[in-house]
Amino acid sequence: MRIMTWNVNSVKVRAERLAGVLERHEPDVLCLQELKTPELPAEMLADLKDRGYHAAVHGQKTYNGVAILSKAEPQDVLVGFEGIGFDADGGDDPHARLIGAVVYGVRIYSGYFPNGGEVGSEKFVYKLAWMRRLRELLDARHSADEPLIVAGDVNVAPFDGDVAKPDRWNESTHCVPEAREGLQHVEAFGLADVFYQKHQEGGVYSWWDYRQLAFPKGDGLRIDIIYATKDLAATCSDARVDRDERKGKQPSDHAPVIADFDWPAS
DNA sequence: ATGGCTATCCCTGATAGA
Repeated sequence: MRIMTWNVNSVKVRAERLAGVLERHEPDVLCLQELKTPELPAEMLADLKDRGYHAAVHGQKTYNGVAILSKAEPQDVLVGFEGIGFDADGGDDPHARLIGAVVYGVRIYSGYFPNGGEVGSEKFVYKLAWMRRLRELLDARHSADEPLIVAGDVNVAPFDGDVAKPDRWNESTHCVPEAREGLQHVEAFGLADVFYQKHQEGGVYSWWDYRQLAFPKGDGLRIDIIYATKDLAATCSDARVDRDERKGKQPSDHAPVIADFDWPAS
């Protein structure tokens, strides 16, 4: 089974690049974030169908929006924090940041973790609360013994080695200890960062700011992650970043992350 | 060239991103 995650930063603008990514990598599952639209366009859905992909979508106008594309039909689709609620009143997350589905017998979540704005801001409080709530969702719905994947833009660079220019970023909402601890708490459900398993030396990134020539200057962060429960993670044969996807005309600011598992996609 | 932000909408300015 090949699974990918990619923050497309507007799925409409990235329609041609999406087709290219599917052709180049032929993933069994592709988790998308930042659709920035309530639904996938009809012509995109038709194209996906022609390519043999189903889509489970939790979209939103302008902001956020997540999806799971899969060669097998997604089963038991879960949208947002449905069933357990997000806030104290039991209401759901006002942002479309999470969708889950079972594919090939694996429970898969595509997540777009909150950015967090400035450290200490209301958005930062929401970011930390969101990660805590995600852990509670995993505890409520799942066991670390089952095959499960959480993939997406986690908006946290877990380690110093995931930051090209630490002096520029260490005080940011992606790197401060509170943010890293929040992500570690999600991981402590029983997940393994499958890219990190293969590349603990660091120095590989998945996001580069559009501004200030960040990409050609190599000023990147690794904030797009594929987590798997331990037994499933142990079957991961390869994990990589498609850095080339960040090049050329009208790229997303994120590159796709790919992981291969010795797990039957049938 | 890997290139000087980008995408969206209440669209010519504000908001959000990370």
